[in-house]
Amino acid sequence: MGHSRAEKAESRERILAEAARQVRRDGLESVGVGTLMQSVGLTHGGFYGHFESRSALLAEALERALKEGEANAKAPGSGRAPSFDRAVRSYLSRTHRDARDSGCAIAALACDVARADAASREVMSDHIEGFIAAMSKTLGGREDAAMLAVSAMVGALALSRVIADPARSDALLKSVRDQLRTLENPASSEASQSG
Amino acid sequence: MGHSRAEKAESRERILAEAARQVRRDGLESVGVGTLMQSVGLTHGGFYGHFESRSALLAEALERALKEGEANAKAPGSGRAPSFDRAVRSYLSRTHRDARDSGCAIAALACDVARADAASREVMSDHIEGFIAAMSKTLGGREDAAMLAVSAMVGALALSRVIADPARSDALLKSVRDQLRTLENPASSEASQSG
DNA sequence: TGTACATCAGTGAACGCGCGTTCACTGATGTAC
DNA sequence: TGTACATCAGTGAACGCGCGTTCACTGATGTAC
Repeated sequence: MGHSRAEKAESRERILAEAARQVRRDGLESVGVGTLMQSVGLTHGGFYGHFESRSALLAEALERALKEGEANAKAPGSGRAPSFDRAVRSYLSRTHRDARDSGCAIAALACDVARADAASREVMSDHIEGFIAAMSKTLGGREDAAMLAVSAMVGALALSRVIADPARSDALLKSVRDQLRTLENPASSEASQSG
Repeated sequence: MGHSRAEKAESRERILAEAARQVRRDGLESVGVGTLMQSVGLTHGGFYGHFESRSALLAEALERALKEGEANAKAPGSGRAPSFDRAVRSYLSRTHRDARDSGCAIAALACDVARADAASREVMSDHIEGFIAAMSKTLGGREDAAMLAVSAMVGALALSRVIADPARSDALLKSVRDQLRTLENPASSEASQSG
């Protein structure tokens, strides 16, 4: 209800943050102007004082969601770039699986963006490449291993969110976690973990 | 325009098949009754002679899409169960990437179904388990290896459909393909392919 | 410091539009005699 | 085989509803004197 300029900036920020959350929770197309504004404590009419259109908001919200998801992936390790092992463990955790609205936007929205316009695809492409590059760094520059790791991480997280049986979902996360870890030391064994 | 009973069954079949395609191409929520009937050569009013409601159709279309995607994965090998190597090669091919509307529905719709109702999640869960079981068989029963393979396949395919640069998209497919192949013979080396 | 005015963040009614759904109707199909 | 009638697949106008967007308005903020 504030009317000052500072409060307007805060409103815009709250709208965008909420949109970035809703986008990851319910999909790109699910965000509606009315409910979005309501969930931020404003009325729908005010929306157009902040954004040119719904689709302009969606473009910004996608970027925001991607950046937030990335920040969350880096934060747990306190330092800027966590180790490979730490990154895998935190990415393929039950916590991450159950926190769709604050987690990795690549895993949450890859299917949607695959069908979206070129601009959205490019925005997400950059983040995918960033993710691969970051993992590659933790693997001594082995980009191929990083591509496999990123694919398996994104895939396993997405699948774990579909699988209805919680025990099986947990099992998938654990299995992929354990096997990816062996990527870090290519010398060590590979065929000796099961269950 | 036919009016016989046999033609009614054909109409229903055409509606469902088209819906299964649209669902994979544009997402679960994108299918509209009007455009769907139009693309099948009928008018929207007739829809309710075939399905109780739009959401009843969507449930059937999801199942159909999952079954078709599975059938397509098995068909290329002519025999019923292709080898691990063949399955990986065909799944992570450019052809598959570019044929969203006839390819694997798990990769096309995992994000959407993760947000859908419990019934949809269970339907897709069964197909994920079936996929894991099939791959496990080709790997001598190593379920862990199958889980990693399926996660990486689904993830890589989904990511390859996002990545805007065709060369990079191809490179991701190839890299994951090559590395997964080493899963088949755990004895053989693992750290010697790049590019 | 206090008053008068302009600005502008947010409100809420109204709009056009597309969508899912309904329903009276049409005319071909299939059946009974 | 031919005629008369019932059935029913498909048509298209109409409906209610929700959504994105617009706009005249309100009242707090910020500014000029």
